[in-house]
Amino acid sequence: MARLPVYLRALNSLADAGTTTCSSEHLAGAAGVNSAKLRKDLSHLGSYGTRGVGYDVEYLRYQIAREIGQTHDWPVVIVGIGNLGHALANYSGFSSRGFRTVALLDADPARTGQVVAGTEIRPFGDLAGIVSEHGVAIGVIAAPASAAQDVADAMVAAGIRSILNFAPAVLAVPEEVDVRKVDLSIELQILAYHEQRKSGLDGAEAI
Amino acid sequence: MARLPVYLRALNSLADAGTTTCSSEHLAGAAGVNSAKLRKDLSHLGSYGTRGVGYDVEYLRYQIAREIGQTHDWPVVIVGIGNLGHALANYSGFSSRGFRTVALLDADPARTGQVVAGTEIRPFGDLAGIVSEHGVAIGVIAAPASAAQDVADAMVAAGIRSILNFAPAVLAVPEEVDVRKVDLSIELQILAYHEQRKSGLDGAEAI
DNA sequence: GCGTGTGAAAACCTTCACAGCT
DNA sequence: AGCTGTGAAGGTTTTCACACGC
Repeated sequence: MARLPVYLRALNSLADAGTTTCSSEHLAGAAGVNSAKLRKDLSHLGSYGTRGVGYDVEYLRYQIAREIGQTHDWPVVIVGIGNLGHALANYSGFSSRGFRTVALLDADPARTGQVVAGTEIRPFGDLAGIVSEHGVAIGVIAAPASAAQDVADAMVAAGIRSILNFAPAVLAVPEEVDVRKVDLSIELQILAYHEQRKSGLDGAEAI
Repeated sequence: MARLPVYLRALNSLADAGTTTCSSEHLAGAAGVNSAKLRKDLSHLGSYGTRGVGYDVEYLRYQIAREIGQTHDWPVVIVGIGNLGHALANYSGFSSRGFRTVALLDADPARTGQVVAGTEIRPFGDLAGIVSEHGVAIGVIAAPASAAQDVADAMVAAGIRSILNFAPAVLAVPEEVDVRKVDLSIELQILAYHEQRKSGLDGAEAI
């Protein structure tokens, strides 16, 4: 369920604030969802709450972390160390959530050897070796759209089965490979769409 | 509808490849969705296709661009020029899709004055002035989670009605303000969740 | 009394399948 | 013949509302 990480994050802030017990209402507020939905979601994992009382923050936190695999350390490679790859390599949210960036790769020879976030950029050709050496299961594509399919193919060939794709391209991959796409400009476009609706539509009506 | 920008991007690649007419099947393939869904979505905008023939790429492209407001130029401000803000400021996908970054703001005095992507970083306090001067309707928050709510409050006070939030925080804003959240690490966590499912779950079952 | 867990209802989204136009 | 536009079917998610346990 795609909302579990959000709940986990909300639980973490509650725990940091010293809260030890919370109601579904309270947690739902912190996570930005409605409380019935939260209870349905949690009931799907098991009965971790106490009727009349609520949820134990620490206990629930552990249960969700286990459910979504945050007890592991997931080795990750990032391919394409341009602006975005740079930002991702430095992004603390990855390391603090059980993701370890084991390698940064780039096809551009001018970039290999540079050190970013304490890791040296290596040539793209090293991918297969790194994947098998570290048991990498997740790859991040931050390369330009034109290169994205090649990168994905190489990742699949190297044995990666989960890909997070930041390139604005639709990837063709085998059935068993999971791809999630994040497109920064699409989010902005969606906002612009709503914005246009709000401020008197300019000729966009259908008759 | 959140898929229109995807269709538009697919149409652009088709146009670049010299295609002048396409079937729903063809376009759906390029956009990574199924053709019935694509036809439903497009039929919601109007009848822009021709039965027995398909869609005219250029015409449909214009219709979608108009629908989602890509005929405008949307002035945007980015607040928080750390690694991510840096990457966003340099991201070509914004400018090429009708978004013009009119200002980069950061609360840290050490950063103000630096030039990123050809734009000088200005102090956060300049926000209100910039918003009214350029008629900014969309704000991007790339600040740390702890500052996100303050930034959002200032944006709302300055008159911004649409916010793209990259900080891992739930924002409280007035009803009429639109917030979209992008959380880079949540996407990775979702992949890790599926990955764990695939490779024999480790003690995560109920009972 | 309070708040979880959960059937049942409602809303929503996707897919099917075909009538109707070119 | 071929492909769009769309009602109807099917599936999934969200919400409601309340029985049950603390």
